[in-house]
Amino acid sequence: MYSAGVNAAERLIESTRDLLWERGYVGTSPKAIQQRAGSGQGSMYHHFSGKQELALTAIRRTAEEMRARAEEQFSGPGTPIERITAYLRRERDVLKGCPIGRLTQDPDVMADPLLRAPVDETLGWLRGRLAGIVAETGTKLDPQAVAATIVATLQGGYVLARAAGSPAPFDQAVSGLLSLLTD
Amino acid sequence: MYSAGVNAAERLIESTRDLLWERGYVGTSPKAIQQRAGSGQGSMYHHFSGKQELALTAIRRTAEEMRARAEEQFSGPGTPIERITAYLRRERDVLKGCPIGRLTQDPDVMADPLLRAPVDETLGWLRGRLAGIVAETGTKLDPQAVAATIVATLQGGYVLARAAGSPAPFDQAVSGLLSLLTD
DNA sequence: GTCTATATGCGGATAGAC
DNA sequence: GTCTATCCGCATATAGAC
Repeated sequence: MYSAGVNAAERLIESTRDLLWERGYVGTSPKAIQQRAGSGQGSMYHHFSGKQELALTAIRRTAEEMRARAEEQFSGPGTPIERITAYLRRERDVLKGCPIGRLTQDPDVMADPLLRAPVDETLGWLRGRLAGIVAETGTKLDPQAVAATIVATLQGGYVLARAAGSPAPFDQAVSGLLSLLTD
Repeated sequence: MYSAGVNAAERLIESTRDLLWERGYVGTSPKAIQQRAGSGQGSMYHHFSGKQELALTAIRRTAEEMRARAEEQFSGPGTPIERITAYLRRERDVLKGCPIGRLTQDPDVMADPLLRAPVDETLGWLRGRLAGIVAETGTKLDPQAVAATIVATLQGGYVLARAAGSPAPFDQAVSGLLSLLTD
C-alpha cells in the first residue's frame, strides 16, 4: 500500500507496476490493484478506463526506468568490456526477475499489440545498445549475436534463479559469460 | 481437442500440458481444460482431485519428456563440443518457449512446493548434466558456470524471441554463445 | 473525485442422478 | 465414468449518488 501523500492515480500506477512484476497481467485483478493502492472502484475507473490502460501506463513507466538504469552503466566510465561487466554485475533483484522480460510469458500481454509494444521495444533497444558497445571492442565476432547472448544470459539467469529459489545460478551464468567474453 | 481414441484422463492431461505451455497455470481454468479435452466437469473431477493434481501430472510428464529429449543429444555421438552444439542447434518451437522454464514466471506454481519441485529439478539436472560435458572438454573455465550460461542463453533466447515475435534473436543468442565457446 | 449498488459471467469446485 | 444441477466468490466492469 502506497503512502497517502501521493495522489490516487499515482498510487494506482505504482501498485499496478508491483503486481505486474509479481503476478503478471493475467494474475492481476483490478480489485487487487485497488486494495494495494488503498483506493476504491470508483477512483480507479475515474482515472483509467480499465485494467488495460492502467497496465499500459505501468508497463511504459517500467520500460523507461529500465532503459535509464541500463544507460547509466552503458554510458559510464571505462573500456567497453568494463562497461559491459558493470552492467552485468550491477545489483539486481534476481529472484524477482526482470519486470519487462516476465511479460513475454503473459498470454494476454503478447496478444495485445499495445501492451506488447513496450516489451518488444525495450528488449530490442537493449540488444542494439549492447551491440554497439560490443562492436567498440573491435572483436572479430558478430556484435549483434554477442549482444543477444548477453541479454539472453541475463533473462535466462533470472529463470534459473527463480527455479532454484536462489540467486546462485544467475551469478554463475553471469560469471560463465564474463569468463567467455574475456579469455 | 484430442481424438476420442484415447481415454478421458489421458486427454485431460494432454490438454493441461498444452494450456500450461500456452497460458501458464494462473491463466488456465478447469473449464478450458475440459473443453479442449472434450470432457465434462464430472469426468475431470472423477479422474483428478482438481486443477492442482492435474497440473502436477502434466508438469511431471513434460519434465520427463524434456529430459529425455535433451539426453538424446547429450549422449549422442561426437566430441563434447559437438554434443553441446547439437543440443543448442536442435530444432525447437522457439516462439512457444520452454514449457518448464515458463512456469518460473507463474506465481501460483512458485508458491506451491509440489508444483515447483519438477521445475527446479529439471533445470537443475540440465545444468548438472551440461557441466559434466563441459568438464570433458578439459577447459580451464569453471564447468558449472559455463553450463549455467548455456542453459540461461536458451531460456533467455526464448524470452527475446517472444518479445520480438521472431525466432531471430534466439538464433543470434545461440550463435553468439557458440562463437564464444569455440574461439 | 470517490463511494456504493448492481450486473454478467467465470473460477473452481461439490452433490447426486444415471 | 460421465452428466447435470447448484454453490460462493471473484473478475471486470457500468450507473448514478454524493
